[in-house]
Amino acid sequence: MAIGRFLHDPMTELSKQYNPKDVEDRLMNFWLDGKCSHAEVSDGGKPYSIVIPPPNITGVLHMGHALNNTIQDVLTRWKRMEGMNTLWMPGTDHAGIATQNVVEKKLAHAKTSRRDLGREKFVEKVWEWRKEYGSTIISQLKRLGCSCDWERERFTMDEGLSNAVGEVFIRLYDKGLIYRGNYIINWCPRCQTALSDEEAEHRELDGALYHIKYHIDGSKETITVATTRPETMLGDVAVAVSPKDERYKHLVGKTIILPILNRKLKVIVDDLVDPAFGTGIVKVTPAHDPNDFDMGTRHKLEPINVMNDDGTMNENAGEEYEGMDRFEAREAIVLDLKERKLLAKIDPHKHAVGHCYRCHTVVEPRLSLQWFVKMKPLAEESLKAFHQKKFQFYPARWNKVFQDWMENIRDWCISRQIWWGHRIPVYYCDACLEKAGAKAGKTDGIIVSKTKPEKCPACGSTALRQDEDVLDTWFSSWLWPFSTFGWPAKTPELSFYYPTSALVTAQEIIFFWVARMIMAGIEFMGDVPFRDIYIHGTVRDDTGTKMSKSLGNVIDPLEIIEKFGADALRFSIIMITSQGQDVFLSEDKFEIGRNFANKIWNASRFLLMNLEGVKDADLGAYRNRLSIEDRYILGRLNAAVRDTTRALQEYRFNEACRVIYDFFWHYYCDRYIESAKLDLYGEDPAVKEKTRAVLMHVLTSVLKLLHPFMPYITEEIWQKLREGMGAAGLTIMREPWPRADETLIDEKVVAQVERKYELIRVGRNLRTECNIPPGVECDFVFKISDPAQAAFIESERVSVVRQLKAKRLDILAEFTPDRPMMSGVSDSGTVYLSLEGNIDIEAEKERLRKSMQKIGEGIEGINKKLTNRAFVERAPKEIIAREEERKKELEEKLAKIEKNLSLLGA
RNA sequence: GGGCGGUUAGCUCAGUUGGCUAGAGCACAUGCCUUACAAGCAUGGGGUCACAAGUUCGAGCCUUGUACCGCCCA
Repeated sequence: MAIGRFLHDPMTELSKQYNPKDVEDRLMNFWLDGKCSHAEVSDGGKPYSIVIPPPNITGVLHMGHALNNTIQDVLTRWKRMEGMNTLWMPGTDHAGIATQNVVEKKLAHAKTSRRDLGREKFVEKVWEWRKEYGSTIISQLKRLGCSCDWERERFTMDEGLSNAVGEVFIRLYDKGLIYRGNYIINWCPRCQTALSDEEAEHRELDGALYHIKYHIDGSKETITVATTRPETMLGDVAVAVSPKDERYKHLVGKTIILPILNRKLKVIVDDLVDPAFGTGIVKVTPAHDPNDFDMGTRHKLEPINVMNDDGTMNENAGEEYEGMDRFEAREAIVLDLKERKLLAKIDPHKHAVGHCYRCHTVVEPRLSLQWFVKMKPLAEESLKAFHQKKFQFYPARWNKVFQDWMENIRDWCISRQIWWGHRIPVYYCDACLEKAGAKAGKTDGIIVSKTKPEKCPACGSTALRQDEDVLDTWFSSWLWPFSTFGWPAKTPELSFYYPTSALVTAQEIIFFWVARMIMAGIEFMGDVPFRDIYIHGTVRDDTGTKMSKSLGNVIDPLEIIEKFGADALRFSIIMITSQGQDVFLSEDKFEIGRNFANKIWNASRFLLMNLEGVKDADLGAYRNRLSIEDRYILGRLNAAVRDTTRALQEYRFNEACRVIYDFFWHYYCDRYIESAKLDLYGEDPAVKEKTRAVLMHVLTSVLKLLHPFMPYITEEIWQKLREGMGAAGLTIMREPWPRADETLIDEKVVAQVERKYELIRVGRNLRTECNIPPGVECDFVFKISDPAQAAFIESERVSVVRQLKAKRLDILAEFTPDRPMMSGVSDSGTVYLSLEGNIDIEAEKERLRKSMQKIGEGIEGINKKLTNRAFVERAPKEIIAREEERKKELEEKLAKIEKNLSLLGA
């Protein structure tokens, strides 16, 4: 019989090991060709939408992306199977600075530069680059298995999205929320552009606090100021003290002489000065420090800029230092001061220094004319929505982080001095500017328009020039949840899919992106852009360091896909990431997923070998013929369905994986399949058919539960099963999500079968203790006093015998061994192993004593509780009953072991 | 300086409104190529849940404090 089965078995040609390479590309193409993940408004149903956090076109897939996009795909595939009209919007952003850097590097190789090419040619070059390399990450997302709606892919520099950017700029400008002004911004001397506050990453550095002596004019006396950046002293225009500081009251009204340049400085009094910092006197450099800028404005001081764009000192720094790099200048000035005996001391000092988030150069705070968005009014609306609970962070702790940032929000510097990006839609009329002269108001000579105006509406001049700067990339990303649906046009997509259902992203990007999208959504759409915001952890290496290319500690997801398969990557990374916690990753972790995939493969292979006669995976007709074992596995299955679904609803992805893993491996494979073999190899065709149906029902259910996590292997097997059953092989992607049938969860049956397995475990343990080789059959006696339990085990005799490799099994209500025998107790009875020949009596006694001791400890613990009057009086009844029940069981167990011990002749 | 996480078996981590005899994977030990699977099967050893105090009948879980590690913001 077995032979016949193997002959026309569809799976005999399949390997014993799952090989993802045979499957993944083929299935991705199948999905792509079939547009399986495409959604249309006209499909109807309830909308479920997610917009991808657009990866940047210079990017290659890293583990952070892998985690982020796997989570989104899990949600997408799950909701799609739940029957919702599900859209996952993919796309990329143009990454202004990063992309420009990449192309400039390329140009440098070719011994040319963007300046040589000129703006227009350079931008053309970048478009060429984007055409050639810009979709790398998109194809990598496909390899990962992402079921985005690929027909709808968007790019932040698309015509439509660019139009949205222009529209937004104009609307905000007209509302007075965009302004241009001279303020301290973060300047990256390497990228030669302004950065927003969020783009300046603060890192703690071991610096120094330099104490410098300044002379009081017309006196031998000096005062001492403390600074971390001595080179900026060349731009000092005053010194400041705190109004509360009694020590320096006498300085007010005096003039101070700036060393080296001998500039005359006023002494100002300002609340911003912290008397406890350094000496309590600070230098004031309004062009190079935000606090000093504020003080300068308050006290009407004229700022002096002492640096060039590239971080070298300019002519204001004096002949000696002009042209010198800022850090060289720092050393030179310190040396100079030392020679002049004006350096009081240098203290080591830790302080946070801003670094460019793209190139990690130390950022220079610098006075500069830039465009800003006034954020307060936008933030206030968001906070309103926040308090109305219109959106929710998961895990909830991020709500507070969001709130804090919103409440302390600062204006957003949106202009960048680069060429790649959306050029600021502002035109200047020089004629008008000139006419207005120094009195020019904020709007004089400024025309804001998406396209170049023919002439100045004020004076009719045609000599108009566009602002040279481009907008921050985030100025297009913050519109992503609606610009991708065609805004400002009122498209059907926009009204159907907006607001989106969930946003999945990393914590690093909450301020950059999430918060700004919320503000933009409320401002331009009148509603928040998403309801749920799931924040996942950061992927780190196994020492807890953030993965980065420069550190060389990255694990490349594509290599992992090569080696373990995309499913293994996905499953493993989800499994080891608990909600919102950072992930410590090492390569061996991916074995979890690979091994699990292999297990699924082999269990399915086994089923395919035994498919005969199974038409579908529906239990239907068999429901009234189920064995206890069937009811057990169906109970477990439906509990697993229930728990998986609940975990997904709560964004507890690792929990969902764990539930499926445990169910499939430990209950379905280890227990049910093993016991089902009896039926499959047995003689009763009706039983065979029924068991096959249950096997198939459970497997297909698990495949569906697992599909969001492991799309490839589940699709592959599902199609093979459908084929094997002679059914059409569409795609598992569109199969309905399993629903838990609570009527099939029978806790009593589950507990009963668990007791059976406990007896088997005890029996196997005896075999192991006696070193009985697996091939040797031996005799067991089960002493079970409860008649119902005994009857049940009797009905399961064949199964028990098989799993114990028993030659003979006696199930008795009473039994007293007539000679020394190995024994072990379970909750439902005692297991004796009957051996030919002698057993090691001393060893067996020792073993029993040890287990008695353990049980004794358990009883002691319970006694402590039960003899505690407070416990008995105050604990809930069911808890006390449970403890009493437990105590009884343990005592019975103990008595049994004790008896067995005495039988050995203690 | 402010805020937020983390500290549970040798390693990596679960543990969802306090009721566990604290779990998993890997690693370890022993024995198995048992016709789905050695990427596997069976059995087993291993933990004063960072420390201290408190609340409670009862704390890995709640409160307060301490230590160390990490992140964010000034």
